[in-house]
This record gives sequence, structure tokens and C-alpha cells, in this order.
Amino acid sequence: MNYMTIRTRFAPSPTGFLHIGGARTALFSWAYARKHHGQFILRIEDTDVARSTPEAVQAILDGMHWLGLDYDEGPFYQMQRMPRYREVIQQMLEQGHAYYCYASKEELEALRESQMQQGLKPRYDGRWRPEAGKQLPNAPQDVPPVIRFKNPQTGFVEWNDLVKGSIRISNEELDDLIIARADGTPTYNFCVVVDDYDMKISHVIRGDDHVNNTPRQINMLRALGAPVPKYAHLSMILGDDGQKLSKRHGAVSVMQYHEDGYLPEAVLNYLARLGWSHGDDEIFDMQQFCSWFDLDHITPSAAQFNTEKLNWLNAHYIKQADLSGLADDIAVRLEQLGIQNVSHETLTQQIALYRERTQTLQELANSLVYFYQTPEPAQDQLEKHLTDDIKPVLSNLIELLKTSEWTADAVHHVIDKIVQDNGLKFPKVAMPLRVILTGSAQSPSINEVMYILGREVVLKRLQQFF
RNA sequence: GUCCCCAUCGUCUAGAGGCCUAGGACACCUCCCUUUCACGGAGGCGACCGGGGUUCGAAUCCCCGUGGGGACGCCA
Repeated sequence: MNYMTIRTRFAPSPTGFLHIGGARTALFSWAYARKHHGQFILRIEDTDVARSTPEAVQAILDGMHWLGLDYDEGPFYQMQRMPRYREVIQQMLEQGHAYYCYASKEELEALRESQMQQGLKPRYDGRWRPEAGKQLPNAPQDVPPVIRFKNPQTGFVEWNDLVKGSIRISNEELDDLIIARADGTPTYNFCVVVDDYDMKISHVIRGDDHVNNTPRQINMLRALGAPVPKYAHLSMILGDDGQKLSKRHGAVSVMQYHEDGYLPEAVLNYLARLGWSHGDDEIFDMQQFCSWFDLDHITPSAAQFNTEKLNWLNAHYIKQADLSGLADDIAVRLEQLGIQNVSHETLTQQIALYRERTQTLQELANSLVYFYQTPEPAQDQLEKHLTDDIKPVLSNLIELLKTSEWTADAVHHVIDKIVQDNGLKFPKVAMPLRVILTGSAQSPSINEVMYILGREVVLKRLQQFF
């Protein structure tokens, strides 16, 4: 039995929107906490003052909210924790775990270059690292010092990654990383350590681009006498084309999915299955996901995003969705298309007719436009279906429609009667109607469409062609 | 360059030595349903990167290749 309280965190840096990879990391961290009745904490890592923006913070918050990933604590902002970081840095300085380094950026750049040329891993050479019996250079007056962590130089760091298994890295591969910049602000690896410690994080679930930071963080944690959390490093998500997602290529805000007409439950379900599995289960809600979720079934390899499958899930959730709720969403989208004041009730009928044949809400909204705006049928469709031989039949039909009862069934019977009387096949009459009334050769049952359009509109649109 | 990680159908994955003639899902193809297109239903196509071991037996374990990816910042 594990009596430890599970505490996870999602710690994005507010330098851009919440993208799909970040969303999955958040989802897994959230689910792990929920599964174990622990706490999920949101922490904004905004120590890069130059790149962090309040807009990005808001974008992340919006994304989390849209997905329904609620947090128990936070959001905490690292910039508001400066006094605490200074305190810990001071403590490390005093205990000999950290020291001042006066090497200039130029000096370090030169060092890096020569190391690369020699085929070595570029890293700080410890020139300002104090050692027993070592004579340090005189501190230059014109270089404001940074503070470096005194990383162990021998031995190795090993941890059992909950996704990737045992990982061991020699301390000789590591160097003395900077924990405070020349201007005094602390850096990422250090803040993470202090925060994870202070916030009693039990499981660090994050992207595997952090694997290389882990040994450094563990060393600092040890220097502070802090417990080492469990780590689970998630592999990255590749774009639809198999390429890495980046700002320049393919990375999309989760809110873009909202705009494009995806339901959060579809995105969530899709993301949950990207890198994690529960046997053959494909469709499940977040309650089920939280009860099933575990770290053992996360794949260690990278996954390629597949919009087709997301579309399939989205179509599924659109079919399941509450009609009235859909209507609210679609009304907004129609408004963006210049269609105002739609009747909620009529809209609900239209959606009921179209939801089974559409993959996104935007597509759904687009497909309803002809109900509100007279469509312009493509010429080739008209030529194909509105043939001279069928025109007299349609004229006949128009007359009958003027006085018939107006229900979907009744309209169907009227069309059917015309079809029978003329010895035709149903599509022969249905297709030209479809093209004229909807502007397209594809639509739901034409009698249903006509019923919702209403007698007046139907006659008006038809008579344009006679 | 150095270190680290990864490797099953086109894609997401199941698979913890025999249950695998490798299962499911998306996509694709065929048929059925049908008032067109979808939806739905029934089939089909389609994969263990290569080579060595270990073992009675390997998709599963080990090693070496190969191929991908990540990291090497006073970014996070």
C-alpha cells in the first residue's frame, strides 16, 4: 500500500499558447493526481522575463479551462517567489554548494567552441570552482558574477524513470550549472528544484526534453537535503507529417481546436490515447480515464499526431452531445458567418439532421448556412440533375406542395406520389430538389430538409427555376 | 562531436518468453443498408528495422549495427 499523498504539477513557461504537447502533459499529470486522490498544482515558470507575457499566461489558463483540467493549488508564479529563491541561494553559498563565477559570456563562448572542435561535450570547466588548496583567479571588477551550483564531479546519478525505466548518467557528464544570473534572477533548473521541494511534488510528469535536466536537479535536491520525487518523462508528440512540432511548424494552440470546432471531450480522449493505452479501449470519458490511468502503460516512444483519428472521435462526441448545448455553440458560429437571430428550436432541428454527418462543429455550422441564405447551385450540378425531362414533373410537384400538409412525412409522400405516377426512381426527383434547395448534391433526406426549410422558402427557391 | 532516449500495420496502439497463424482503432478498399452524400453493419488489405546471441521456445531478454529523436544557454 502506498500511503504517500500524490502531488503532481504542470509547470509551463508563459512564452506562448498551450499547445497539444503541453496539454497532454497537463492531462496526464492531472489524471495521475485524480486517480490517486492527490493534488494537481499549476505553476507558471515565468523567470525568463524577456520572453514571458501576461497574454501567454492567460492563453494557458484559457486552454486548461476549456479542457476542464482543474487544479487544486495555484497558479503559482515563480516571479513572486524571488525572496524564497534568494534565501535558498544564500544558504547554498554558505554551505559551499554554490559559488560565484566571474567568467564572461565571451570567455564561455570561446571555451565552448574549442571544446566542440576537440569533439568534446561543451561544458563549463570549473575555472571559478573553489577547491581545497586551489588558487582562484582574482575577481575582475567589470564582470558581474553569476552563481553556479557545485555539482559532484564523480559518481553518477541514477533514477528509475516511470516511463523510460532506469536511466543513469555520470556526474562527469555534468557541469556546474548557473543557478543565478548576473542580475541576480534565479534560473530554471534551480527554481524547479526549490518549487518541487517546497510544493512537496511527489511525481514529476513532464516532457522528455527534460531528461537531461533531471540528474542536475537530483543533485541539487540532494544538496538541499530534499527528498527526490519520482520522475515520468513523456515522449514528444510529432506533427501529422511526422515532423517535430515547433512554433514555425505545426504547433497549434489547443484553443485553435476550439475555434476549429472540436469538442474538448474529443481532444481529451484523443490525447489520452496518444502514448497511453488501456487494452483495446478507444472511447472513454475523463472519469473512466482517471480511474484507469497509470504510468505503466505509457509508451516511451514518440507519437505522431493523427488528425483523422481526432476527427473520428470528434464526430463520435458530436453525435453524443447534448443538442441544446450544440445549438448554443453553433449559433455563435453562424453569427460569425453573418447569420443572426436564429431560433434555438429550429437550429436544434437542423443540428439533429446534420450532426451524424459532420466531423467538426465548424463543418456543421457551415453546412447549415443554406437554411438561412439562398444557395447558389453549381452549374454542373444543375445541368446534371435539373434535366429537361424532369422539369415538368417538378412543376407538377410544386403545385402539389402548395397545398399539401407540411410535415416531413407528408412531404415525403407527396414526392413519392409524383415519383410513382411518373414511373421514376426516387433520386430522379430528389436530386434536382437537393441541388436547388441546398445548393449541393449531398444532404440529409430531402423531405426532412424541406420540412425544416418551410413551405414558403421551398417554393420560393424552386420557382426561381421555373 | 559528446551524452541520453526510442524502434510492432501508413498512423495510434495491444503485447511483460509459449495464449501470436501478432489483436484493436483511425485511414484505405469491397459489399450491405439507402432518397444523394454521410452514418451504421459485414468483410478485406496491412507490421514485429537488420544481424548475432540466450532459451526446448523470442515481437517480448542480451549485444552489435542501422535509423529516428532529444540534450549540451546567464531559455524553459
